[in-house]
Amino acid sequence: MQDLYIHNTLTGNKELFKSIDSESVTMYVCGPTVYGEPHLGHARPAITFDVLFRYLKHLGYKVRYVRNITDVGHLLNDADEGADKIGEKARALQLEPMEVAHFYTKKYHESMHKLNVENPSIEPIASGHIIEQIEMIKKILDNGFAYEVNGSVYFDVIKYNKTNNYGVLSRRKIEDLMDNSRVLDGQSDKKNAVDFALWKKASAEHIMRWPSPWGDGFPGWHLECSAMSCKYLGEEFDIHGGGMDLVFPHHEAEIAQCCAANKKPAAKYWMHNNMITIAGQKMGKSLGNFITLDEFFNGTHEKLDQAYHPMVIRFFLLQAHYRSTIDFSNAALQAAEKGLLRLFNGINVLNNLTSSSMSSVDISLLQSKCDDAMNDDLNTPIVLSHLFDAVKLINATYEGKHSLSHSDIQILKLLFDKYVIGVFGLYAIEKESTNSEFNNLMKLILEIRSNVKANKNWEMADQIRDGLNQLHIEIKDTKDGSTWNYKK
RNA sequence: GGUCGGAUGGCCGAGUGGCUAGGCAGUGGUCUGCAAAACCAUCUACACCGGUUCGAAUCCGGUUCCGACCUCCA
Repeated sequence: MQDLYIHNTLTGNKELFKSIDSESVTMYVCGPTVYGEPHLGHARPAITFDVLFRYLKHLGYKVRYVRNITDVGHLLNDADEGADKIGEKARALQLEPMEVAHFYTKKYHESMHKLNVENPSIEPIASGHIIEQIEMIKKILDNGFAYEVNGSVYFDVIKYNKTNNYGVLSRRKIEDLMDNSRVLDGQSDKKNAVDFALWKKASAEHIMRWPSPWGDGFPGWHLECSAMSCKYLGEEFDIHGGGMDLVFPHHEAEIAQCCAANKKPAAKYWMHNNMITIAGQKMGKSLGNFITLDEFFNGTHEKLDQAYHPMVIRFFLLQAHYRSTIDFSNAALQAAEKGLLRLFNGINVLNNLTSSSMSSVDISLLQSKCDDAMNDDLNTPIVLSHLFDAVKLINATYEGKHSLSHSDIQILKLLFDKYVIGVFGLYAIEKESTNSEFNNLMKLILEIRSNVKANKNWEMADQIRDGLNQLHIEIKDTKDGSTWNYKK
């Protein structure tokens, strides 16, 4: 097994990855709250950890990957009177909360499928694990790290911090947190502003509610991930992932809950992908500047010059390291689109390359260079740079400037297959129509034009080309005949 | 305000002390009836001011600017 190094937020360092069980890996990633359209921000963790999931399997691990769906409404704000997001949406649309959750879960799945994100091994749903969450609260209460007030249960952060470190993950000091926490005008039942809810009493109007030992209510903001990761991966597992915005308070609270209940901080390695920005500013629901994935796929947002294929989005994200912010723009996405086409064109050329008796270039280090980059905290942009170097070499070989032996060609094919298809999960953008009648028609037109060209009737040939151009169909004359594409 | 991160060529984006990724755009060329596409070649960098060093985009100090978290967020 190769040595894989990953950045661990818990220690702030790049560390050699060693799974608890030498043959398998357990991984939990925070999934979406399903009360809105999936957007570009959802694509980043999904793709980052999809690549990790695929890579770990490539390395030979058996991987159990859990990614949750949150369909329990979290409160809009910290005040006791708050409403939950799914409940609000349901009320606005006059639907059952479950209708809202189900609708957006389906949308999320459709978008993930288009992005070629593999299904996780288990995709648990928060509302299906109320019992587990209640049991966990009981444990935390029994261990003395929570208290009940008026039908709600709160985590006692101050008490917890006396024997544990609240702030291990986000490197915050509890004194700073207390200084900076909002004062809630006496609305809260909490002993301290830094405490957080494990169970909230449901007000009369609150639609999403479940019975509990403390009365009708709903689970707190951070509890579901602790309960579900524990249920499916155990009290200790290997990797916990999510967006950087979840480090505090969400993941910090998870660690506190798990330590309070099980005396174990859940995961060994905490990994966080960075945010996507638009014009340098974070894209987020609260900022109202997010673009949904459907809008990208269809080109229907005012900020978009064109539609972008899901593979372009995927490739665009892989061109940046997952821990860097990545700035969205049409120019950047169009550059990614062309780069992706170049990459697959290279694969196409490779598959049609004629082998020579021996190679004029040394490709022996290429594989290890890619592996090294990948093992260095999943440096996908570096892997891509090596693959583009290989594309250059492949094209030069096609032009006759280099030669490649049969075995070297096989090595290259395996390399591209492994990384581009297997680990990065990319596939070629199919630009031709799936309508076979139309394809046959186009074939006929191109045949006629090719006859016209053979007779050197350039005027007619150009007329056909220009006419098709007006219909947004682009003709390319190559050595081996003409092909067509839809124009963007 | 507190904590943390960033500033790389026209754009995106790697890179932690010398060998100066990669993609896109630009420019020149090959190919082509022409064009497009494709391919090849190639220019432009390391926010600012000091310091350490034989040598710094990379280390240290300071300055400016930007962002993230501290409230739901991927």
